[in-house]
Amino acid sequence: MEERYNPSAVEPKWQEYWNTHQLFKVDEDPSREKYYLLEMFPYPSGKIHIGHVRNYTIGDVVVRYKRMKGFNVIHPMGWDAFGMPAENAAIDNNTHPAAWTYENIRSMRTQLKKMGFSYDWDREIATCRPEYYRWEQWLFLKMLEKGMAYRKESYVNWCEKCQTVLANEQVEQDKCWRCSQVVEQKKLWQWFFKITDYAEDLLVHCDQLPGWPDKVTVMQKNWIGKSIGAELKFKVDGSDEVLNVFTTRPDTVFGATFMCLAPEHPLVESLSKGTGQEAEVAAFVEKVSKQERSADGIEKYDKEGVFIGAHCINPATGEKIPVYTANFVLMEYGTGAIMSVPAGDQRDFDFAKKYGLDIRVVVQPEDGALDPETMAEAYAGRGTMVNSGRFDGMDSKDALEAITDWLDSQGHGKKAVSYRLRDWGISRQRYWGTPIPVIHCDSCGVVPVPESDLPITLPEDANLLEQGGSPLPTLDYFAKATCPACGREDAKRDTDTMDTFVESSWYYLRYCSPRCDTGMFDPKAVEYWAPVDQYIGGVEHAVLHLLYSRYFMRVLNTLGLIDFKEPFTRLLTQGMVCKETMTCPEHGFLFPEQARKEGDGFACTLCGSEVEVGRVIKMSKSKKNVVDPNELLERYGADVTRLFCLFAAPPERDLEWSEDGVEGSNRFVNRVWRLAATCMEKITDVAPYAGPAAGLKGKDAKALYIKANQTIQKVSNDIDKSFHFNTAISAVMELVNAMYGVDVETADDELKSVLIFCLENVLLLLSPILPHFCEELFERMGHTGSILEKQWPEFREDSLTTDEMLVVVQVNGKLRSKFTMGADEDEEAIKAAAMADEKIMRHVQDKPVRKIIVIRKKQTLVNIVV
RNA sequence: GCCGAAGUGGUGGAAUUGGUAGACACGCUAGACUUAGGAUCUAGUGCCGCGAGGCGUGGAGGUUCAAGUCCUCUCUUCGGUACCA
Repeated sequence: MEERYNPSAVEPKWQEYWNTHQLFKVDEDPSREKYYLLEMFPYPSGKIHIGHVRNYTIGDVVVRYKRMKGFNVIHPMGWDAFGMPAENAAIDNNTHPAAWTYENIRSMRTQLKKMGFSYDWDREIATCRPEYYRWEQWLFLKMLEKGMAYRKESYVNWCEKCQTVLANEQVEQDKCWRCSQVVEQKKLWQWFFKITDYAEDLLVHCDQLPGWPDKVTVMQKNWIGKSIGAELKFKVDGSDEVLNVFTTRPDTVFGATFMCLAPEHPLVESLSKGTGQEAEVAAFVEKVSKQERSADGIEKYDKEGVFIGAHCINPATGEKIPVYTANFVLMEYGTGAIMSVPAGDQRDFDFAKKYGLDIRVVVQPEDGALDPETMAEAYAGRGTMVNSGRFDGMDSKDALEAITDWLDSQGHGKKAVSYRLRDWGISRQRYWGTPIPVIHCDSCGVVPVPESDLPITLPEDANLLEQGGSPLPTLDYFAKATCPACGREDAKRDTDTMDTFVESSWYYLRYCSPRCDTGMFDPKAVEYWAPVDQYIGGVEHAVLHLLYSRYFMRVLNTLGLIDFKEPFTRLLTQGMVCKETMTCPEHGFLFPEQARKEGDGFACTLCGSEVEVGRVIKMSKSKKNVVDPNELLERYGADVTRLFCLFAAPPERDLEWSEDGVEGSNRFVNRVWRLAATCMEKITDVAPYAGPAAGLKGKDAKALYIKANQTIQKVSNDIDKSFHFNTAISAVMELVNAMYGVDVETADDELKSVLIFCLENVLLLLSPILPHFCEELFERMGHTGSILEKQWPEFREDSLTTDEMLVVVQVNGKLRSKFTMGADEDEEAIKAAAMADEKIMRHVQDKPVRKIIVIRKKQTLVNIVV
């Protein structure tokens, strides 16, 4: 037998074997229990990187384990193929997004195959294919029909110089990334999905996802952000108009001394008309329209506003209060208007100080009295009501309800719920995406494309505009259309495409019947396979992708297409693989291989400039801090690479990439190889031992046998329950180390039969992690067929413990001594033995013993308190 | 800013429900075998101390017979923040 494991011979051999025997191909089989494991599909950015390898290795191990446990496992792979990087690459490399994408898919598929991942490649999909996105267009039409999709005006980042819309990622410090022009906000008509209709349902079911990490459901709950309060009506003074405000603190309504409207609020213009404030208001609205209008964006600007010249009536006090428009009020939240209580809200307080507005304290904290003249900041806590008419003296907590009820009885408002979640804007002014299937007609307005005209195919030969703009509006053969309703020939096709999150919100259903051409999926296939039993992917998707997917399943459920609502039963959020960025002053971000070591730092291989080493952040193609696994693959093979990725850290943990330690994985693999070689050479005609540990006479044989059973238990648990492959691997390493402790030359037949038992189990336990390697050794040991078709090993309940126990003795909580004794000794005997221990006697001396605590768990612990 | 995580030797990490801190590796040191070593094997390796012993899980307090683990405060780093995917 060769001295070392030779991956370049063994790995292709088994990949070929799996392929020709179609071992990963699956079909519906109602007689077997199904298991759907899915890793988040990759964006075809060019090459797979170590982060992908980590993600897919984790999934592959579980898949192979579940298969050996007898499940009918579906494990598909595909490509999230639409998106912005293809457009950028097309501009940079003078190619076409489609050509670039398909080429990337080809090379990444080859890499994945070399890793030995057990995908059913017959189910592969790419979201940029018309066969896929036609069903997305179909669903869009259904949603439009049901009112789940609608159009409204909304802001985008706009570069005037490039005449193009910019993604947030393309805005660097408020400037365009291509030309450094200051980015503006531009209002466009865009399509939205009404995800807010499902806010409550999405929220409630967060608590019914036991297979999800709490951190993810917590983030989703906070994202949805339900708040309970009241919607109050403020009459405009001298007008029939009413301003509705949502507040979570109706108890403070007596302290509302002014009101603020979002600059986009429809009443801002009309109320200011003819008041003398008109021009100032218009100028302010214009100014704010250039600012970023999002919850995050508004933090960047000083809080400011202008009086709009109108007053409204505080429904609680009957007083006239001034109405302002302010840049920190967003139209998207609540009603776009807020009642301002400067004594109770810091932003209102700052605003009141700035513009000299009244501050009235309505909630007094228990300790000391607030005085509007002297208070330095708002008090948002609870307390006793003051200056609140009949509610004075009441606890603010009780007043919240009482004041709401009172205002309700007067017709001034009612209890209300508000969510932070906003509707999902899906229009993108981009080329490389799914065309939105509607036509705009001057006579008929927005007209849906007839179903029979689907798919609306994206022209794949269009050239990107130099500044990154979409060519679709310029292509007459695409953009010009005949109105399906009235036949007018000068209608225009919608030239926006959909957000790529739309594709990734339902692809896992498509895998169930990837070639289905009668619908999004074959209902029978989805009934058998869906939902996904185990989903695995980066924690960075905790909110958006996972929430959109949950929303989409609710939409399909409402449309009667599926009978479930939650797409992913169990979720594993994998930590990110991180690496420092490298930036060259000439060439921007550099790939690691474009920087060479020079002195203490790095130099650019393109121009020799000194490279700035940046922070350690998640690997991403746009930052170029990605590690190509090819070098590892060539040097060590797929199995060692897989082992190393798993052994480096538990899956949920972030990992700063370093190849230190890969030698250790390689060493271990060869250690097992040599161990197998020795056993095969020296042990012949001995069957593996299969009885209870008690049936073994030799002490070494018994100890090794127990160790093996413990290892089977630990590895099974680690894979199945916690996905802690790093500890599963170290457990096998321990067993292998113990096997190395046996001298095969002098071993008797009993010990040899235990050794063979150990070896076979080591290979079975490692086979999900090192599939090629274990197949090869298993075959050499004389087994036929694939190890994949073998049963996962079971441990013997009666062979897990030895008859000796370790006793650990502490004095005042500090470890002082340890010894072993018979496992069945009683507590008194343990105490006596501890007190009789020489080291313990030295520490106790003649101090009085107050207490002796004996704990019998994993090990036995005695704590003597003196 | 807001939401969510993470922090343990020189390094990656281990440690059910509070119960031997540092498993398993990497690296390093010494030795063996070898023409050679980026092969293999053996031994050692948290820090301070000659030693008895003391100190140690980002920092500061606290609860407990006992705290990496629980509580309070705090620092740093990472992820998300709705048009990167």
